[in-house]
Amino acid sequence: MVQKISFEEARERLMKRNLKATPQRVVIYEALVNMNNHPTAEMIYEHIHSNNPSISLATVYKTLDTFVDSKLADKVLSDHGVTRYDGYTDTHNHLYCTNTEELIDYEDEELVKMLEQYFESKRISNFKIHDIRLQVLGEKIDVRQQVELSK
Amino acid sequence: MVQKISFEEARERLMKRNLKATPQRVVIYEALVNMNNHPTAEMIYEHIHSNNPSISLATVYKTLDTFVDSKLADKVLSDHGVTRYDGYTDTHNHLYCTNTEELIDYEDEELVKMLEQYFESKRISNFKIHDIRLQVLGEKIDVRQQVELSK
DNA sequence: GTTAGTGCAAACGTTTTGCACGCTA
DNA sequence: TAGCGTGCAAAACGTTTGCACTAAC
Repeated sequence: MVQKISFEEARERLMKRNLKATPQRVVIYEALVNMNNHPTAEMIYEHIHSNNPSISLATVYKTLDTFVDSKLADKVLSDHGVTRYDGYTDTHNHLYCTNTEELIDYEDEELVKMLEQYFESKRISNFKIHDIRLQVLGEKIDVRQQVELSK
Repeated sequence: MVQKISFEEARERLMKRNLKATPQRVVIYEALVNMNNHPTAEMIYEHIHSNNPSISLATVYKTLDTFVDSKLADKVLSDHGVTRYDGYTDTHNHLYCTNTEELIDYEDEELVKMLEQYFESKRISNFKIHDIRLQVLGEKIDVRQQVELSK
């Protein structure tokens, strides 16, 4: 599960990956993790802008690229032509709500293992697997709708 | 498996979906299906341009949108900021080669069923599933490389 | 001090738009 | 012939770039 992190914790994680802990990076990483909604670069920029008016959007983009290279973040489902980032890099999958464009972490070790085992047993010829990504597309049903449906 | 289609077959499929069978649409649809490499709009435009110089790129985009709406095509993995289209709409998954950017159809009924059953049994609360998409990221290993590796 | 990171503005590539015209059913 | 589809050029959008400046180690 994702936990909110402090400025200090963000700083430490950057240094652990041998990244210079510039204030910009720390702020951007902290935002990415704490927003916890798979934000776009623009969303992160907006989020930090009032407290950090001098951090440019270009820096947000460059920094997110750096994080992806350093395995501090992943790019995730980019339907709609916008790249979204995930600061939670443990192997997991996503539910994507086609109504709200919400991306919901779907953590299920059983599923991850099932897929790994499946492809191990299949031994696809001529293809070396690096990563298995699964997205479940659908729609979030809120409680009121559920009550409505069960009538 | 994907089979090459004729102009006539393309025409018929459009009409079956209640789409006006304009020459542009027929040509674009025929190209999408017969190219069979999950092309971008631009790739389709290039492919048809010499024989159909008057069909504009904007029309290719609009037409592909129409196909997606009418379930004649799917948008698929759009890493790298370019949308790719798939004219083969039967449920299947993809292998994505991170070296060549090739998208390879991975047809495996067993896998599709396994996933369907898995999520049926899980009954994720508050979420109505429309579609389960799986991409396997990795790299194609060509025969020479394989020989190299097995030495 | 050296190297890597930042901010700016301009450029880029992809996709969408508005509108006049053309063609399909 | 009514209404949808098309072509064009321009605009919009997300993202990247080059470069001079700055700051972290």
